[in-house]
Amino acid sequence: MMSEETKSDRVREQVAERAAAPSKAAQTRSAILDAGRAFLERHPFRELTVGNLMAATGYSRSAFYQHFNDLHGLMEALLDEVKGGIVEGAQPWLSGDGDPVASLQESLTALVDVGHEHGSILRAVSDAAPSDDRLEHVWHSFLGSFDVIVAARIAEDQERALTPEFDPMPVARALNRMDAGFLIQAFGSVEKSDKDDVLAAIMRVWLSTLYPFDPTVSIDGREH
Amino acid sequence: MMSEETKSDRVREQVAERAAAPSKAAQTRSAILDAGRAFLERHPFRELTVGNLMAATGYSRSAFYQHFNDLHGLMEALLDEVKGGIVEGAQPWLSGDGDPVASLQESLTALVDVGHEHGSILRAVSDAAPSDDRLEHVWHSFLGSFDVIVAARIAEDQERALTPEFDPMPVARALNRMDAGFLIQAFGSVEKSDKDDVLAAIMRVWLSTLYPFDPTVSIDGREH
DNA sequence: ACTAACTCTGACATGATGTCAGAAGAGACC
DNA sequence: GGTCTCTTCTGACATCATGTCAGAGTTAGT
Repeated sequence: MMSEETKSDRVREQVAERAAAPSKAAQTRSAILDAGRAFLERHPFRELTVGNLMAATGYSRSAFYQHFNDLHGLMEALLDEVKGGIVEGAQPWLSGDGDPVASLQESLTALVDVGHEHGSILRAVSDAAPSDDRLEHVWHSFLGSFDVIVAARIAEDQERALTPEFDPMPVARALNRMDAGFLIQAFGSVEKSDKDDVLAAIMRVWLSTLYPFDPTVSIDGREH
Repeated sequence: MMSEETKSDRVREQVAERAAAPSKAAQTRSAILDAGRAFLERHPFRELTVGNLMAATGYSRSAFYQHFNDLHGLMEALLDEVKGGIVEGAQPWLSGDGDPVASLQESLTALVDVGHEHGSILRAVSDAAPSDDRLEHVWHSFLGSFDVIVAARIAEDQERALTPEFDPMPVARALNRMDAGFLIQAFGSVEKSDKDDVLAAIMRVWLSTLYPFDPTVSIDGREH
């Protein structure tokens, strides 16, 4: 989960036996992260520059490079903060215990919550990713890891005949891109969509795709 | 559909009464577009630079600016080339005539075909968009226009009780983000996914979401 | 108070961008 | 074929953000 390596990180490792808690470094690092979060709450990533970021912290521009390799390194760190919440929220369904439908609903609710809370970060990361090799790899790996475990989870329910037969991997990919794209579109900018609408839509698609037999899911056709 | 304005465009308008077909301009413009397409077939947008692009054409770097405002302008032009095909391919279902399920299958097939053919362009545009105000607006408007017409189309079939009742707009958004994200992921880089797998997955999600009652769609649960 | 490591800073080199004035080229007209 | 005019291309330039580096300032241990 740790992401970046920084000069001072490497140096500190070399001398690691010594002092264990060099507080000042972590302190300004946090200040930078805070400034980044604040900035991205109101502006798109393309307007973020090392200059204006550090202006907001009171430190010099070059101080930035003691804590991050570049702006994409900063984004990687911000993403790490969010990753955990997403993985955790997805557990109910992914773990495979309990009622599939109910636990999927639970997981999707958690996912939408995280998206709603950290929308600007997710948007910024996905905006920043295409301009950097490394960040792009991190971001795609993150999404890709979900593809694998979602596909596995689908396969389970196919064995139990709860889910129709189909190649799980491409469907998992499709559903995951939907989540990412839709959440970022809905919660990525200043005017966020209504959380319940988003949840309802995502839930409908997942449920009708994976559990079309389930009577809870079904799908009142308004007449007949 | 016309996108960019270029110095020579504006100039040409001012002097428009005069000569009507100055061929040389359009010719080198095409050469640049060709070089761009070729480059993006093999490299990500972030590696595209006015310098290396024009090196491939044999013209000077500054010649580029007679034909496009910047690299994002080039991307806008490349996108315009693809837009038409997508809109056209989507017609069968969007028009609302004929069997909904069959025409949706037709439209999705066409969409996947376009995605497969122009994957690298779509990927490049979506990569380039976040770093430019204008291109981002064009790209999001493009996607957004589909949200509107897809939502309208869904509403129609809800009136005919072919589709379950739900708020069409968010579901349309979700499905469209899925298409965009999944197609770009599948066909955006050098190693493309299998076209049929992609089509099967997209089709399954759309059909189970929109036409869960249809017996054609259903959804063999492999046993019982 | 002294030393050593840690942290920050100003100055610099680099690389891509977009502009501009003028050179080269192409076509029309005599 | 020569000249004129408009079009297209080019080299040189200014700008801007980046990332590096050597050294100044700061902190803490002894």
